[in-house]
Amino acid sequence: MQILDAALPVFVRYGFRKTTMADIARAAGISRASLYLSFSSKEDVFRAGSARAHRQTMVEVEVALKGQGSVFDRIEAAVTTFQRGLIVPLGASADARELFEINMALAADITLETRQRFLDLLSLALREAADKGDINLDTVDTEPADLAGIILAAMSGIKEMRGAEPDLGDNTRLFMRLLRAAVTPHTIAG
Amino acid sequence: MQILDAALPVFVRYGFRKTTMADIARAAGISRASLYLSFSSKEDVFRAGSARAHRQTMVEVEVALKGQGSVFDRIEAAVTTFQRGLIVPLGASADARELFEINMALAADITLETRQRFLDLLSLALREAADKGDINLDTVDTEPADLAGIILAAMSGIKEMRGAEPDLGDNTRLFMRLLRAAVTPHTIAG
DNA sequence: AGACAATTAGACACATTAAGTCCATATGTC
DNA sequence: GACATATGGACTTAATGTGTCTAATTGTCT
Repeated sequence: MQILDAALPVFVRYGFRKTTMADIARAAGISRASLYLSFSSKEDVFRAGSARAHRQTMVEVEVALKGQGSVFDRIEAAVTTFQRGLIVPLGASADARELFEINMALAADITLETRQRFLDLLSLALREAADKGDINLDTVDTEPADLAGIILAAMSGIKEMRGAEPDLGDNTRLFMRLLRAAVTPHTIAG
Repeated sequence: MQILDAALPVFVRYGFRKTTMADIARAAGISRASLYLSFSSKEDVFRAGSARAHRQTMVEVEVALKGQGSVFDRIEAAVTTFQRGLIVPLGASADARELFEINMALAADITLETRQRFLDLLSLALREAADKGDINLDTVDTEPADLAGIILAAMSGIKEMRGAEPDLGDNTRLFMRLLRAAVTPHTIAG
């Protein structure tokens, strides 16, 4: 939907409150009257926009997880894709907090569903890798689902760490190296 | 004035219309009531902010013009300083057009005065260089003031050229090379 | 041409928000 | 305790935004 593609940058730029239906219509190149033919309210536009962004990003995430390379490479690619699609755009806004809260107020279901689906996909990838012996979860004595949960939790924490020197990508890559070192099959020396 | 330092980024971010006195007060870390003790209206804040930015930038421009290097180096430094102080910040805003128009509506005098002063400073630098023989204006058969005018005109035109590939800095440097080549003392071969 | 659907400008009633003013009350500072 | 400065909050008025509706416009199809 071209309207949503036009609307999201407007929300990111001005925040939810300062964005008007006139702003969105102008950005989409249509009249305000037409905008109301497609969406019943500003909330409606936002919800649909959020849903679209989540859907779209998850498609890309699945592609990344089915791509080439080791489990680590694929998970890192998936995580990066997820961040690029849903975290970075909001983080770039000065109204990041407002947008996050509005999103939770208007599209919590979509957001939580997406998070769960991402969790499931990561779990699956880890389980398959464990079954094939590519990684060894015994070292950390855990289940794939729990490890996937930790990955998401770390991402979430890293996301909140705005202001510190290293950026999102650096922290994410560092965490991935940790993960890689921890579950790569190996024996304790000695 | 710390209030103006806080206010300008807010105007740049939201544009004039969407910026409220509450936004400015919050950014400045004071109450709305206090803000009205210093400024009588939003227009007043903007005018004062524009004046401050212009004054401040011109001080830096004068420093650049009195610095080290050839006339070209100093003029290029001055032009870059001018752009960094007054052009780039506005250009970074999605509401650049609105801000420019508001500025002309509320602070045209300051803006035009500054432009004139910049013109005078450039003229003076060029005249001194011509007198010392560092540059030769006979080649282009012109007066320092006219040449300074062309420099400003080119800057103005380059500024408007948003969207094209090369950025502000690249175009500015290219123009400076042109200028340098044109008035550096030389004889026609042959 | 004339029927058709899609889009629009514009006006509208209503609700919300911002501007600008005011004051009683803090919060220091001398 | 007097003085200056800053503040939350209330208030009026003006401006702006929302959501709805209609008559007019536009382009398309036949």
